[in-house]
Amino acid sequence: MPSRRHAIADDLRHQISSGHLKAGKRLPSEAQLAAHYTVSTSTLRNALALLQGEGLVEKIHGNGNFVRGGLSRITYIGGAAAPASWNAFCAPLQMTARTTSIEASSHLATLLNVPPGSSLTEVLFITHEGKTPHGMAHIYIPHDLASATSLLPEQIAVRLANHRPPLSEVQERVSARLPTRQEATALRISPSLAVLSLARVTTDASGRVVEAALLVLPGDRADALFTTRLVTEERSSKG
Amino acid sequence: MPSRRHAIADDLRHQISSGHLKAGKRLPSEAQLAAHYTVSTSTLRNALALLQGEGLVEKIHGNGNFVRGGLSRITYIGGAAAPASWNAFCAPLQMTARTTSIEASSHLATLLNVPPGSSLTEVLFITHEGKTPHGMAHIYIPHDLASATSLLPEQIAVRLANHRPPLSEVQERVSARLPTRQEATALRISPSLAVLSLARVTTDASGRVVEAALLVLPGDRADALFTTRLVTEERSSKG
DNA sequence: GAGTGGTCTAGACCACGAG
DNA sequence: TCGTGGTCTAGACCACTCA
Repeated sequence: MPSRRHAIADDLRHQISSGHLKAGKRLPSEAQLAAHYTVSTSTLRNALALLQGEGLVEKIHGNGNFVRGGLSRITYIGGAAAPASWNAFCAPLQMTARTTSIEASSHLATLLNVPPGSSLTEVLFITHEGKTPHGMAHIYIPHDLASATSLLPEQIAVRLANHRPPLSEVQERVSARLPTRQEATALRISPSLAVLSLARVTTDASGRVVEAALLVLPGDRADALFTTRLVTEERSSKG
Repeated sequence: MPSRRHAIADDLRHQISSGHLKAGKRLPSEAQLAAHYTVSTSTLRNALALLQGEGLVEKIHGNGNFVRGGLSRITYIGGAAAPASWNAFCAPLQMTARTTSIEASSHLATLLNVPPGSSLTEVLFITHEGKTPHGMAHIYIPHDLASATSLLPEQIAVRLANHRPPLSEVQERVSARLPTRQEATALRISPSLAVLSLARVTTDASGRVVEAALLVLPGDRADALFTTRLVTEERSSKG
């Protein structure tokens, strides 16, 4: 038994995929659509919510519902490249950054394995493709490893690459959840659209955490790729 | 300006975390809660939807809303252990499995790098903790590498470990999305709760894909962990 | 200011689950 | 059967965007 909203969502989905509704175009207003399908506005909004959850439609308050499309996929590359992996995450994109000094909350203290209240440098990045936000990153670095001046990701990567005890391990924890209200606003996505959340901790040979990064990527167009080469019995140093 | 539903959700969330509402207990009916907060049932339901999205509350149609809790977290271990990594994913859990023979659809053909229409063996697992489903896995193996008889994950792992050209690479693609209606039903989660979706492709030294696995894990209690040891002398110049 | 989406209401009717 | 949640309605009022 397909409910009313699913039937409407299916119809609109077809119109989008068949090209009757083109990417970037504004849909008729919700009132007009509700009249066209002879449903109440609430029902129609529920139908649109399904399409938002799939990332097919973007709502803009006070303006309209727009067909999304043509957005390039974001692929976060995990693993060896990770500490410097601003690769696809911020490759051809604009970016805004903000650097502040904070004290470690208990959560951050655990993550970075430092005493609560330690001085940390926090860097917040938001990367954009055109006007569309593509991702958010909070980076935390022990204060003595970061200058107080503003840090760009390339600078962080260089610092890490030249770190005295060489880096030894990168641990990445990936989870799926709904965005917080702030994240939904910052990424301009619907609160009902899942985000991919990555927590990356980089450790040097002495066991010290030199960087923790919390990344949030919109689920409709982002994924993370991890490639593992399996060593047989022969030690191959090929990269 | 917190909206009404957020205020209600916050209040209920507090009551849950503070122990006034205990795990497994049924909440008052939606009508009673609506009366208590002096809001309409729709608004109250919206508040509950927020908690469902966080995995704090489980709705059961015709029965009530229940506080979830005490569910153990699922950690999928990626990387080297992956091909055999039924570790935590199905470790102390019950499991149901179903094996069928299918022909490769275009999507699967791409994933497995075989001609469309090739014979594949499909294995569907659902793992449970008690009555609660914990994860779904679709595994696809070229038909000539799998016997037609039913396969359990341990058997698959053994087969892969003894594969003639040794395994050389595991590639895992992780994404976050909302579940399909079938997935939501099978995992007994709300359609508004994000799932973690993993596509794992295992390749042997000859470049042949020997296994593809599509895993779906509930976002509220699952995450994936990837640990990468960095080789010292090798310094990747840039991303 | 005109038009858009956002929130909320009060209530009807349907579908499911347990006794 | 009865109480639960699920879907939907018709409409009020608020908040935002853009001309």
